[in-house]
Amino acid sequence: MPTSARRRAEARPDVGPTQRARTATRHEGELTALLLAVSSGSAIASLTAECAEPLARALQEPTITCVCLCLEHDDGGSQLRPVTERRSGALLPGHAALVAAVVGGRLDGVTIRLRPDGMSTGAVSAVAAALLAGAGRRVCWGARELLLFMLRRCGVRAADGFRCWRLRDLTIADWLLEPDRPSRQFCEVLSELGAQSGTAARDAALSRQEQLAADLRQLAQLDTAMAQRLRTAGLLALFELVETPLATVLAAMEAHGVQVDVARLHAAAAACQRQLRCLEAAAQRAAGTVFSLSSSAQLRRLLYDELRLDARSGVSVPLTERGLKSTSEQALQRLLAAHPLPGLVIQHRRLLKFKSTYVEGVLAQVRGGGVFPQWLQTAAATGRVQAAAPNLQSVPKRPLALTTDGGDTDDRSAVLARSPFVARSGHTLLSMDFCQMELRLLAHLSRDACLMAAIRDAPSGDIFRQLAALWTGVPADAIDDAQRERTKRLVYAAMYGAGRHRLAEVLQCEPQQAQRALDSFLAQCPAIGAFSSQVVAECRRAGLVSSLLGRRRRVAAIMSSQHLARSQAERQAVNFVIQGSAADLCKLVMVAVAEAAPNVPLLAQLHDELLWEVPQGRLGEFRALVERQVGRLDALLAAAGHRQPLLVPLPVSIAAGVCWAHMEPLPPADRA
DNA sequence: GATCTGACGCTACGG
DNA sequence: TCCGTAGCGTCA
Repeated sequence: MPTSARRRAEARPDVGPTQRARTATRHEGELTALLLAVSSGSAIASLTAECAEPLARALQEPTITCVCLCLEHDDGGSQLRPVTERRSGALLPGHAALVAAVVGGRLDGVTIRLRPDGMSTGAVSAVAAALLAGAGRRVCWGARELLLFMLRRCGVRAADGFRCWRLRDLTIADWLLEPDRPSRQFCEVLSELGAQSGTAARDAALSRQEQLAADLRQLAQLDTAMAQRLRTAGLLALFELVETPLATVLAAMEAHGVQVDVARLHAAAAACQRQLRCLEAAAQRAAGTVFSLSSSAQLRRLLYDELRLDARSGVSVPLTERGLKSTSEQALQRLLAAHPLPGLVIQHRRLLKFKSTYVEGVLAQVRGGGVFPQWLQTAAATGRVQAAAPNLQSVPKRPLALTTDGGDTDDRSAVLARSPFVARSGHTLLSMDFCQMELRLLAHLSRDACLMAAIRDAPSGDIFRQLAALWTGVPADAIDDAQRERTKRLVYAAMYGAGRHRLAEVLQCEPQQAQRALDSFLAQCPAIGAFSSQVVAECRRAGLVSSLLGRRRRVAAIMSSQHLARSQAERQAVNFVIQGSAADLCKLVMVAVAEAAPNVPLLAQLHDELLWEVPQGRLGEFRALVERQVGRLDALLAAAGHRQPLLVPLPVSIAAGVCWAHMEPLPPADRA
């Protein structure tokens, strides 16, 4: 049937029953022919439009136990056996086709290739949807790429998938087992399991097609082995109930992208360029020589060898890791009084970073009026999601602070890095922020009475002011912003085991004073110290630490005889428990909201903050939905295997706006 | 002589 | 001698 006629037939729901039966019978015949052609088991059947319908039906048969999926690259390699080595910066091969191997049922042993080009979109999406959801496990190696191919090329919709796709990505399983290890190839993991088939001689005798079909079968076996390992490690629920559905949420996020105001970016680039030239000229005048402002080596020579600013003004500057005098902002701050140059360098650096990363860096990634950041699930050992190209998680929240001259006021948009990111027309951005998530988790995990009291007495969320009040004996509303900020820094630094020198730096005071503050903090909240010791002791015993949902990280250096390595490992261990648990909670909410409101796209995850794009008429309704899901966090935790309810509330703040730089808090729903 | 690469220093983000 | 990241520019 010609494609156009076929599309017409599909679009007409009122075809008579007799005709439908006749067509179906003919198609079943075509499927049978296809299956016969590949009955040898090692061949791959290229799917034709005629087979699509019966195949999609056959894939729903309950006797199917497993479908293994993988992308075939256009260079002949595949996700399971890449041909070109992946190096940073190198172009990845394109994707040519989806290949699926079926285990069990009538299609047992069959391997099918789906090429979306040259087939009607209806046929492609029907098969693709059936491949993603149906009876039996769905297993793959690299869900992100696979799902993006499905979403972008095969016409499947993420909204249909949040509740029913469960693509078991074994790269995620491998990462969960060993989150610090660099990601591995399929073949490496396979050979670790002692896969018998891995003999090079036999592999070499196989054609590429046969190899791919064989690899897909190995994938099914690997899934069984990995599931066993995950179960033993207590990671199976996290894998199946959190990370697996999350992969779909992240892929949908990447496919959807974020709209960008390109004109605003261009204007900002020009404004930055002008300002940079001024700073450069001023710096060269001040230095009395021509040099590259962005070269730390040149700057080091100039500041410390030629101008000798540190020696002349009698200040000591911090050293770099390799023992050279640093030119970091912290070092330059100390030289401000001695010479105009350091101040100019600071301004120049800030502006250059802003322009190259957040203006031109973003501009270079714009495709069709938007950016499509990658959301990487297995990049961080703590379980956090990571973003790249562009990294929306590092776009500054605060305006760029330039103190040189007044600057014209219409350059103001140029200094807000989030202002080019906007909602699509007819939509509004809605953000949800957990309030002091890690601090509250520390309170929960340590059950520290002092911390929990501060949280209980600060329902508005300003715990740091409350804590400062508690310690000083001054009423909370008499604590000024500086004191609050000091408390916040003290708490976070102390939480993760900062020494008195580091803390002195953070608080900008003398080490002795820092030590006193630290001692008094730990004395007020003794359970925090006890919690840290308990984490460290448990880590020494088991060699690893775990988060709320059982996410784990091995910390080998905890047993090191070297004090430096060991104490670093101890801090890492404590940090992981809290950061990893925070990641667990945020992921739970991401998945729950996606399942409850599949048609509202999530745009970004900024660790403790989520950003959605909501149709304007649905703002109130969606906001209530988000709050409802956050409100049932205990139930979500329980469903994922953590029975104990949280001992502290986890409030969120919600804001909305058309532009990411200008989000206005939404008043609580009951007053809206 | 023009690229390419990895290590380094620095600055953003999140807690 | 708080933790975890991405990304840019320089330099050998």
